[in-house]
Amino acid sequence: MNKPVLQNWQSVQAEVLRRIHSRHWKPGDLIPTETELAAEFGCARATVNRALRTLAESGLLDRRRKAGTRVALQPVAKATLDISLIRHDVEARGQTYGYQLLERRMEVPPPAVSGAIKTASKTKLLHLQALHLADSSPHAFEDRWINTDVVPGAIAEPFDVISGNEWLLSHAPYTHGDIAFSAATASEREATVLGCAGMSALFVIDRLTWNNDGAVTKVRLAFEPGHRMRTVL
Amino acid sequence: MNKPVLQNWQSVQAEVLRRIHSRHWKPGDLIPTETELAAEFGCARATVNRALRTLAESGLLDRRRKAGTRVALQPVAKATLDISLIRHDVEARGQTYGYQLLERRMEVPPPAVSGAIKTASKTKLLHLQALHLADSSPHAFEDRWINTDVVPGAIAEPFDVISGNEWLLSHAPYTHGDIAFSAATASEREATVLGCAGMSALFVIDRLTWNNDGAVTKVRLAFEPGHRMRTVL
DNA sequence: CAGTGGTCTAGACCACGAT
DNA sequence: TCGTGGTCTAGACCACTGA
Repeated sequence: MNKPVLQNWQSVQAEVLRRIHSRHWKPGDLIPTETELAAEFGCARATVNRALRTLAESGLLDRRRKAGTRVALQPVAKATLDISLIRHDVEARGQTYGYQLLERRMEVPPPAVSGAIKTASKTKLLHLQALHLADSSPHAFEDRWINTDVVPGAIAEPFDVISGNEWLLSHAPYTHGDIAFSAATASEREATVLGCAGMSALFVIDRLTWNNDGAVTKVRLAFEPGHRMRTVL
Repeated sequence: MNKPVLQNWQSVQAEVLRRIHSRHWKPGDLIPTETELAAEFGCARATVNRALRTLAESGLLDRRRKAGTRVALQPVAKATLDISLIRHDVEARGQTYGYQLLERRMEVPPPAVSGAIKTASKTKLLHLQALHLADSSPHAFEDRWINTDVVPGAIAEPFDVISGNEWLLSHAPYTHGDIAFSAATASEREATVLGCAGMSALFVIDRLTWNNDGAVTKVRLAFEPGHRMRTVL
């Protein structure tokens, strides 16, 4: 009986994963306690805890005090998307990034926007429209509203060379936000600006971010036809 | 000088977050070492480590041995998407889930599929097409190829009441996979099955999963027009 | 009530990597 | 080289929750 001593949490995690994938521990099964596993592996309980806690965070295990640790019945796949700056995305693909401001004006937003940002319906907000380019061809169309009550500094920024996202990140970082992904048919303006056919299907990201003072910005990004957002499971 | 003793990693993390958001520590700044913070907060270094490590995993801090810990210049937003079963999604919205198998046959896949699954180009695979319903109306169209070399048990499964995803989760769990999100115009078949206009923009998920024996399945999910996938930042 | 996971501590050693 | 984060240990106490 060989007892390979597992002394770091990664190897403990790998062994636990091996037992799950080999169906030695099946979905729904109760697995040994941390103390038992620590004894078996010859390591401290804290090491086992780190291994199991990480697996629980990724959805593969269900842990409850007193009830113990079970292999998840239906592992909810958690895909982590890195929402980076469009500039970084483009440059990471080896293309040259370009930016072009199309519109910049203070105006009263449509009800959908003022409702989301929760300003009085007649309050003017800073409205930006811009185009992100990859190798000189249109990559994404950005339509952004900035809450100048929360970010007064934006009024003085022309946004002609730096995008709204990059400026906001360094001048008014958000504390939290929500994001939605969807598909939409290109509007006439989007088709014109992106240089695509009128009814093309566009991948769209809508984002609304907040800091401690309130809503910072609402942005809609419509990507060129064919754009894919990838990640691993 | 009050020194509120912070004794758990969540409160240490909250204090660090407060200093970042209040711009006491600005993007790019080097923050004190774990040892210094532990002394300041009156807790063990391991507690500070857990707080800072978690923040680094979420992209808000950059940590490097010897170089120390810095506030991230451009916090890469990490959005975690829970890719759950469509059935759970539908039921979570309070709708009734339905499933309908449209096609099930062994056939030679198109080159794109055999290339991704890495089988010989003439190998037949199990091809499923199915419809997921929410409150009796079409919700998503599933087009799936299953590698019967890796999952021979699938040949005997009719898939008439249980979806490919649910069957595979309990009979051939994957160890890893990749996933891509995009937008596509509805094909004629998709428009017919989903009951939408011919050129509608559909939100599409493509997924390819593997276990230790090779590629398990390749699936494309096309959602009804207007479908959104949300999460928080 | 008692078992299990969640966390903290104080100390130790190690690995990486900036200088 | 040597400072910093990464991790392990052994022990302790606590919080939650099932029985």
